[in-house]
Amino acid sequence: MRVRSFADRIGEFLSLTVSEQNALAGLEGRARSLRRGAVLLRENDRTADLFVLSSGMMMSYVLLHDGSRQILRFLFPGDLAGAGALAYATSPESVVALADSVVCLFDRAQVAAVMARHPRLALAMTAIDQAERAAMTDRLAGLGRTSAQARIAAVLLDIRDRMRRSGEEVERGFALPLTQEEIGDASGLTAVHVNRMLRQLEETGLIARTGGRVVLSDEARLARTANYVDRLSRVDLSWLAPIPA
Amino acid sequence: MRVRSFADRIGEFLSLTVSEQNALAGLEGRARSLRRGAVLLRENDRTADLFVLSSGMMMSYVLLHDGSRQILRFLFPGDLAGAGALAYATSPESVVALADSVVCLFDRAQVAAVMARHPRLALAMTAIDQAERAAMTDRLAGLGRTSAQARIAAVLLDIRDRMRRSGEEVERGFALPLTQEEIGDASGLTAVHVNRMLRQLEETGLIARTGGRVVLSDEARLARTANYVDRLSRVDLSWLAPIPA
DNA sequence: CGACGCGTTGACCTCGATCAATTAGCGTGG
DNA sequence: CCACGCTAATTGATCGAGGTCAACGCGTCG
Repeated sequence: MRVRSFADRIGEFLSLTVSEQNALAGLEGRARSLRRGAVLLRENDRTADLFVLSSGMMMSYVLLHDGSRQILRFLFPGDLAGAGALAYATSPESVVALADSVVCLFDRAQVAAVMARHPRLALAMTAIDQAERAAMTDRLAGLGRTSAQARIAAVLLDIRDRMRRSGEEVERGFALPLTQEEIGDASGLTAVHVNRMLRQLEETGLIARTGGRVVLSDEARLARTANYVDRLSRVDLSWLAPIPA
Repeated sequence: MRVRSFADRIGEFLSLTVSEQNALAGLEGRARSLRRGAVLLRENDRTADLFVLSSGMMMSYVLLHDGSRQILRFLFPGDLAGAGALAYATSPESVVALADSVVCLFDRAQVAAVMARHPRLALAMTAIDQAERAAMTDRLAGLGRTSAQARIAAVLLDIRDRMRRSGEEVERGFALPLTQEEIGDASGLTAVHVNRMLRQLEETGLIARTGGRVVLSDEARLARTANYVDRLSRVDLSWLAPIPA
């Protein structure tokens, strides 16, 4: 099982000083295990904690008044979540485990202390946040302006890239850890229509499926139809590099 | 015309020390005026600047391959934008003026310096960012899961609240500074359908229109149909308060 | 005056939702 | 090993929200 710390994640974008590494390591206390399906955080729960997913897979979502669900984000090892606690007393979103998972919790005051002592880390966190923001705007544009096929393609590419980033071997396909209903709730579609679109992607030769596994057969075309960009991989913090003490 | 500095905005959430006020004031150099319709930033432009809108109104958006546009955010005095520069060498979105506007530009290195010297300001910025993120997730849920009526209602409420926050008098209605096409591009609808939905909201008594002015006649019902929450007004930084030096 | 942008309205069509079975997979208990 | 029950995937038939296309009114500006 893949395990990634927050330091690993930030280290992808910035080479860390020893002191910075220690500061991040200091955050990694209070681990908590969750079974598949377990709820870590419920919308409107009072909370003062942020957390990093160390292993497994989770998702965050909101529920609307009519009971429908919008999945906001899938979480993979190394991802930070619950950052809403920095601005709100109660959580703006729910978070549940999609697979057996382990998270590391830390109080927002700890985060604040680390940010105060290590400005570069604060900036790196901000930058990663900006990347997530950009990914979210892509999703916004997807929901507002693209076809069902394109949205499904985008979900597949996103999952694949995040799995790869978290260390999975995905080149020869991967086991989609989502039900079609979940794919639908992420892309604003019905489970039934998700099914049809997957079939269509398959018939067009863009993907192949066997059992629960998916292979992205024609990645280029898939990315084009989905308007897809891997935002995390484009982060460029080189302008920050000169600062290390 | 309403003018707001970045210090004014942060001051809404946190009472600032003199030193913090000075630091923020130091950022406010390099003003730039823009005529209605002027483009401040184009997607993929190389940029290293962030900016605060001091007066006027702007919007940010992305264009898809087929030429359609998704409006991401409307900007009002006091709003920070261009934060993508903290993570990317080129802008992930375009920004144009919807009304004659004035912006204050500052290089990301200046921002980094202020954040390093004033950790509380860094946290306040992060918190405001989280509020914007929450607002964006609301929009995501809106586009993915709500009806055309609800989306239009959400746009109206959002604009109204942001105008009010920036100091406009909106209690007895306000002049909608958007074309129906723009409302459509923000809500993932066609200009034609926006027109129909506005009429429908009018006929149902939720809003009233005279000339370009809009009155939100039945705010409660409007907010309920739109699933609307004013995210900025719920920000709670009281946990940060104890820290000031 | 004419061109243009925006709002408005009608006719028609399509994509994706909804409703309704049916099938496949899988863990459980006998 | 098999029957059962549950969940997810699949497929067909039909419906409707919202898109598309087209026309027209109206105000502004050159």
